[in-house]
Amino acid sequence: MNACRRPTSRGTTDIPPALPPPLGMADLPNKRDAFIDWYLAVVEAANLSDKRYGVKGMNVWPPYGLKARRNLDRVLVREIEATGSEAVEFPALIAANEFAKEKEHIAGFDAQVYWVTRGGLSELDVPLVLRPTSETAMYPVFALWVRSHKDLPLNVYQIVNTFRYETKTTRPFVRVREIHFFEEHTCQVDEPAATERVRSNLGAFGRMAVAFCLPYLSLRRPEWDKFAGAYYSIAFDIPVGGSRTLQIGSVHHYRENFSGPYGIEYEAADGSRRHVHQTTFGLSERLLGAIVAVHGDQKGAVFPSQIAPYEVVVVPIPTAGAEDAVERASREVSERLKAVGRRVFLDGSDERPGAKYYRWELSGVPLRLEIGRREAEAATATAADRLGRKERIALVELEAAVGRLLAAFDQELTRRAEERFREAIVPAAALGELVGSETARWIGWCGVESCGHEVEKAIDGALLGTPEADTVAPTEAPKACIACGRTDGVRWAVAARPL
RNA sequence: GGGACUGUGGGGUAGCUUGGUCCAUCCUUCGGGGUUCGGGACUCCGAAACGCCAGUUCAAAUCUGGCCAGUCCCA
Repeated sequence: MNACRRPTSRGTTDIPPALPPPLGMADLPNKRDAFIDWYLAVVEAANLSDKRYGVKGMNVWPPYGLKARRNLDRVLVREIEATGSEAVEFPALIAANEFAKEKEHIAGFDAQVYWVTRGGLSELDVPLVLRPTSETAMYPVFALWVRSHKDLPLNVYQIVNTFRYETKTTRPFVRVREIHFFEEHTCQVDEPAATERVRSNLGAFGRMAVAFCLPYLSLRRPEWDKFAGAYYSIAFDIPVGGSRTLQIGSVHHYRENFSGPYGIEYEAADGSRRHVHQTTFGLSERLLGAIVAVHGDQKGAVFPSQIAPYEVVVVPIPTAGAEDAVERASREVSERLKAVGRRVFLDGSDERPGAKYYRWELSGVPLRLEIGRREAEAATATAADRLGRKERIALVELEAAVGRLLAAFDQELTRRAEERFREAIVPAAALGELVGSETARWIGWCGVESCGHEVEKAIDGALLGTPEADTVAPTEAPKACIACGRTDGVRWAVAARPL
């Protein structure tokens, strides 16, 4: 692989100033039988991440992968700002004494933080923590920003890198030590307002997931698995093959757990002083990993149109005698689509058309427009989408047709993902069914911790939690707790093996 | 955190047990030329590697130690 390779220009064909992914001739490992090998091969062959940096868990973002990440970020920013959140940026280093103020929080992160203990040649008087998340960086400042109820709600987010000293095997996007992190932090007047913010976040994530074409579970984590310092945690999980699931985001209600230690309080309208109730909403490049894992197939990556580095690739087929006409038509198509804001790549490289098809399929481009002599003469283009559907479109309605085809592509991508999603979580009625389960499981659970641990032992994984309103559980009510057999107060819960 | 294993051109590999026949094999990739171009072209020429640092030895890809990176299992 050579991340810096450019296609050679041919004739007068205009090559967009962008880097294409590399050729990949070798067949990918089988997605079902060797998922991890398949995932790593796709990430590498499609040029999404370069893991050869040499520091564990820290990977390089090459041009193609970075385009995907920025498209992802654009969706996050668009949706969170639509709910009234503003962007901020806080420093990456946190003074040790600030970091230590909330006991549960520091206990939860102690084993995962990088320390900065030296500046130049001298030891620091106050050691610094490289942020594993930014509560402890932001909250001392929030205490300064929030003085009156008129300062509330405070809804801010940042997209920054955070650092966690992962000890397990690291994987591109999914488990890294330098995390590309989206984190919203809010301060609310009281508990109901904070709960309302949590709901708003769930809605925002739902709209983000539409752009990713990703069905997901929204689950309230059990007490023993909530975020360090949280009052409660809701996390988003997706099935990723077998009984495996991947957490792709989370929303937390902190109550006054942080505003107490950090002194974030305000004067209410009645003159009393009160602590704010806080919430957070966290997402990361794991979403990119999830998109690759869920939508990818045996030919490579498949990107939803809003995330795809290029929505459209134009492939000229320069038959002898028609080179000029083909080139002119290809360029016209490319330029017209760019003029209406489409992300287009005109592949004028010297490879044969078939080789280009394979390469761009590997790279996950949603729509390919083929233009050869037949198309050039009839003022048409042959459109082939990444899901294997083909049709001829007339250039007079090019822009509209491309819009229509991309929308249809996203719709079909979502439909296929939802189909697999439904089959990926199967109800179970007895603990024995969890042992060696081939899928994630819906189970009845009475809510008692010891029963939860029995479930976790049986499936050799975790009890992910109980569904929130935006997650559809099986229609019939659960009959009994799968562990103790109690029938009252039983709820559906999901048991799986987190990746 | 404990244990096991692995590291050869950009990617994947052969060679390692039994040190020399290896200025390191094959596929792919990359650069240049020509003929091509409707699903991974052919051909000619060229480029590119023993993770790092020590040690053993006349001689190290091969043996030893440390480090770094990666993989798997267990907590």
